[in-house]
Amino acid sequence: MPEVILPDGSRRAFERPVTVMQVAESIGAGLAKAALAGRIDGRLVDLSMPIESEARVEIVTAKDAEGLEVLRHSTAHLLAQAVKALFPTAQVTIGPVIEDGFYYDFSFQRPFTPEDLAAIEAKMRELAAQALPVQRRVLPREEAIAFFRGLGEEYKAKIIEDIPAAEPLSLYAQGDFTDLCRGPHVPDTGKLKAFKLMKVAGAYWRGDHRNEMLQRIYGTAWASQKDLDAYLHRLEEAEKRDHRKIGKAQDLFHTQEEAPGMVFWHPKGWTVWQVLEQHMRQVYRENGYQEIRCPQILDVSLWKASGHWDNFHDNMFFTASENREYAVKPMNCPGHVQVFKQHLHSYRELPIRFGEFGSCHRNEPSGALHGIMRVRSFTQDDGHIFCTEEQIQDEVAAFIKLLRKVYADFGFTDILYKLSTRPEKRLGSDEVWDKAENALAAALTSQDIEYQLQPGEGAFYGPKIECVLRDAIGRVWQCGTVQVDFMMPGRLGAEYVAEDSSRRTPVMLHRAIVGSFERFIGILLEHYAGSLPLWLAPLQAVVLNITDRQAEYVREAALFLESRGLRVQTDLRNEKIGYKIREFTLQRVPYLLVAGDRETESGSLAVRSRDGKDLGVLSMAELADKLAAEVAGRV
RNA sequence: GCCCAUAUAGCUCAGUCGGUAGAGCACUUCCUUGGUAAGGAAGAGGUCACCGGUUCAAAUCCGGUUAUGGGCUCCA
Repeated sequence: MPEVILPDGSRRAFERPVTVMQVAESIGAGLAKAALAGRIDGRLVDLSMPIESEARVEIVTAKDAEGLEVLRHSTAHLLAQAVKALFPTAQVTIGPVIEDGFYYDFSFQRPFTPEDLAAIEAKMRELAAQALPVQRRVLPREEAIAFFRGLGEEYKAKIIEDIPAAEPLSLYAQGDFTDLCRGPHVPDTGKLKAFKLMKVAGAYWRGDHRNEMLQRIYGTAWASQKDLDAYLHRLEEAEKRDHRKIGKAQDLFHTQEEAPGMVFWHPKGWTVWQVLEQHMRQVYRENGYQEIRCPQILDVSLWKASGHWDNFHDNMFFTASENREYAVKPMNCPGHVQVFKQHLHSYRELPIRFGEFGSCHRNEPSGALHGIMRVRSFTQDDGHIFCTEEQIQDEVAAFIKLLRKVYADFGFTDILYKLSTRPEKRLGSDEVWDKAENALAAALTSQDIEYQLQPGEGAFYGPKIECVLRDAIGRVWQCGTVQVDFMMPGRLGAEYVAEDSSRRTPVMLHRAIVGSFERFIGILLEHYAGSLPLWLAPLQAVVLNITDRQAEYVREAALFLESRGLRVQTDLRNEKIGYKIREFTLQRVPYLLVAGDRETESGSLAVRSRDGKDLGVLSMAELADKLAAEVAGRV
């Protein structure tokens, strides 16, 4: 007879086999009502799953992360049921749970419209209100294939054919709709209340661009209406900090039709860029890098030698002149190798570190472009370290340490690391790969860093570490990277003289911290929602007069602050002070400095911050010191 | 590159049934010289993304192109 052990360690004995639901009922009516699924000995199951012997049992509700997933998965089924009810000729494919929601892909003769979406959502609510029981059954493979073929669901039949023969096939039915699914699911559709369909999009069958384009419907589902509303509110807030909006509102940059994927930087945006670049230049200088600069276009022969011509020809820009064909550089490394090759280097000189603010052009597919985050013309803080195999670990460890410091300077402290190891198609011996992967892993471990392993995700020329930062609203951005390259130095003929006077090929480490300036500035704008910290703010303070009487004093004050290294502007327009305050607050200028007759007389300024705080009246010198200290502190 | 949507004044957006274009903000001029998130008045400003078609007539309907947005694929 079953005896269940609950999470608190208590035991309950039953006289005959019970379902998970009955266990929940035995604990309390409230729990039974909230129950969505269960766990038997840690395995997620339906509430209808019988328990026949001793087992650890947990009741899963929407408060449980997995419970929420069950809820979302069941909502995806509800969506499919509604689509089949309204559009019987649509075929179902897959409908997985994703972050914050779910999607379902359909094969249908035409795209779904926003009106369709509204109708489908209404149908879903109708079906949910009916509280249709969701029932699981298991079918033998051939029967399942025949079942879906009989329904005209060719995609489902194909999916089953790809499932390993040993696995049992479970089907879930609700009303007249049946779907192949591993489950588990909620006991009835009445549990599905807080959901919303978000958008329609095209998506390739099995994620392969050579396949048919399916119609994907995205939706979101939550434990309660309150959670759903909070999620929608979060989306609105995220939209407000969109770097494209901020870039326009603060007059930082623009793009236009004649240069798709390329950025026109306006004075204020370029100021941010310059601050960023000067900071990174100092990072180079203080950490053993020599800054260099290489040509923007190079003869195609070099790109054929490097392998880029073969691998990335379609994504490169070319230009020809006087019988010579050039490629606009898509990467900086071949250039750096040329600089390395200008001397015969001794092993004693290694590691040699070159850094460049390298402008690259890549002809990205039109659909990949996104604001200034994904562009065709971008600038990397690109560094290449030429070293021996033995030096990899120390160099990588030093790089990671540096990267963390730089990210902290910009206000990012939550960093994730991913180690990508040898792919199937690769160059170099297993022995060399062992060495390189171990060196990368050891470098991370030496910095007490936990990392995620991505087997097979490395580049064909070597393994890499990807550094991903998390922003203020929890989104993640991959910026930094360090990659081991066994291939390019050899292909381009770089070598050094070893201790035994033999010629050896150095290892090259590719590394970047901010990644691309364009993208990083976009990330900063979104992270800070446009309120860049003082040291990065393009305009750090404005000095405002109240009447014309203070005009001369305002000019003097601005000159004084400028002489102390601050980026300051005056606003002497014939407008009321409230008008000016509003305008520069919306522009997110960190400090608004007001001079009326009182301040003019005492040689001071009334200080207000962009978040509306009154910081009192300070003498000009006090103010300059305060701002200088804040700039130096960076945050 | 693929699917869908969008493109109107410097910006944000209206524009009904096809009948020849509108608001707010910004801008210019004038009045106003004021104490911390929009003072008042007047004025100027548009080849309705581009190319073609249908029509007596196109911002509006149709086709194409380009760009942008949301996805998919890609991201050395």
